[in-house]
Amino acid sequence: MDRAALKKERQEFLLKKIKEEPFLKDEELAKACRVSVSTIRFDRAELGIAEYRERVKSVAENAGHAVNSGELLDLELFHNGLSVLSTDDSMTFDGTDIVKSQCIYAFAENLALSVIDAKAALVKVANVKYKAEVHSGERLVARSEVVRVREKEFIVHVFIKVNMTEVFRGKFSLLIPA
Amino acid sequence: MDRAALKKERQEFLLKKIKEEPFLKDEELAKACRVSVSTIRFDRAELGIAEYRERVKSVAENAGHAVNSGELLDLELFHNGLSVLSTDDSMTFDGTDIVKSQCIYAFAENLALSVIDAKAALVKVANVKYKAEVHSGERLVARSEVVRVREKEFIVHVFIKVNMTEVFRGKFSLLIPA
DNA sequence: TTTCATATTAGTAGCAGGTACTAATTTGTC
DNA sequence: GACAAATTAGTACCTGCTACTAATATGAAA
Repeated sequence: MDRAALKKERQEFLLKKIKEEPFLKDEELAKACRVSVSTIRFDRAELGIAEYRERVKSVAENAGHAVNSGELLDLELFHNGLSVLSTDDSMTFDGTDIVKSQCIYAFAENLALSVIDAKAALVKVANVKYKAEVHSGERLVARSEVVRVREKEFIVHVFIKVNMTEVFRGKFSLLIPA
Repeated sequence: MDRAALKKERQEFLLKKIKEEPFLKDEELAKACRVSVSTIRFDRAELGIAEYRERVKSVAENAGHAVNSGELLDLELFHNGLSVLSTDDSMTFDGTDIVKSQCIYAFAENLALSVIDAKAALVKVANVKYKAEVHSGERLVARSEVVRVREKEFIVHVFIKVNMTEVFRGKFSLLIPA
C-alpha cells in the first residue's frame, strides 16, 4: 500500500467524521482512525482542524443562529422594514450548499413580526413563493411592507433578494394577541 | 452592612449574569462581582452552577435542536407520512410558552419533503394556515398526503393536530431538482 | 472588649485535553 | 541497503478548572 494514499484517505475520513460528530476528543478520533493520538494531532494540524474545546465552543457560539433573525437595518413601525442575513452551512441540506427554504421562511417571518412590533404575534396565514435556489454564503436582503391593517390583523408582504434578484416573496396575515 | 445580605445579592447577580452570558470564566466573573476567584468558585458550588467548560458544552449540545424534524412514525413514499414532535421551550417566543409558527412550519415542511423522498427538494410555493396557538410541551402530530404528481412537481398537504384538534394545515408545491 | 461564627481569600496538588516541540521508529520505494 | 516520508513516543508547558486546607477579615453577640 502507498502510505501517502492511506494518509490522504484517513485525513478525508477525519474531516468527515469531525463534521458529523464535532465533539470527539483526540483519543476517540485516534480509536476511530486506528492510529495513535500523535498522528491525529499531526493530521489536525495539517488540516487546520481546531482542538475539541474550540470546536465545542464554536458550535455553542453559532447556536443562537438557529433563530435566523438577521440584522435589522431599517424599520418604520407598521410601515416597512429592511433586514439582511448571511447564509451559511448550518442552513443547508446536508451535503449540499442549498439553503433550506424553512430558513428563508423563518427569516421572512421574523421580519414580518418585527415590522408590526410584535414579539409574539400569531401568524394566521402565510402564502410564500420561493423563486430561486439560495446557496450557502449568499446574502439575503429582505424588505417588508405592511399592506393592510384591520383591527388587530395585519397583512405584511416580505420580499427577499440575493444580488438584486428576487428569490422569495411572501404574504403573511398576522394577528396581535388580545 | 450585613455581610450575609451582600452575599445573597452577589449570588443573585451571579445567576443573572451567567444566564445572560454563559461563556464567562471564573476570573471574568470575579472581576464582574468584584470579589476573588475563590469566592466565585464558592458561590458556584453553593448555587450548583457548573464550570465554564460544562456550560459551553451544554449550550453546544442543545444547539442542533433547531432542526424540528420530529420522529417519523409511518411513511408510504409518494403517498403519505406521519410524524410527531414534542414542543419545548427552545421553540417559544422568549418569555412566553407560545411556540413560534416558524417551528411548526419547519416541522411541516420536513414531513412534506420526507414523503416525496427528497433530501433536498425545492419548495416552490407554500400556503399555510395556523388555526390555533401551540404551547410548549404539547405534542404535534403531523400527517402528510401527496395529492398530485406532475412531472417533477409534487403537491403535498400537511395537517398538524394537538390533542385531536387541528392547529395547522398547509399545502406545499415541491420540485425535485433536475 | 473580647469572642466567635461566618465570609472571604490564598494556596496547594491534581486532572483533562490539549500545544509545541524533539526524538525515535516504521515502512515503502529507489 | 539507503533514504525520505509517515508514524509514534515522550517531554515540558498551558488553561480552567476540582477538591481540599489554611489563613484572614468582619460583623454581631457575650
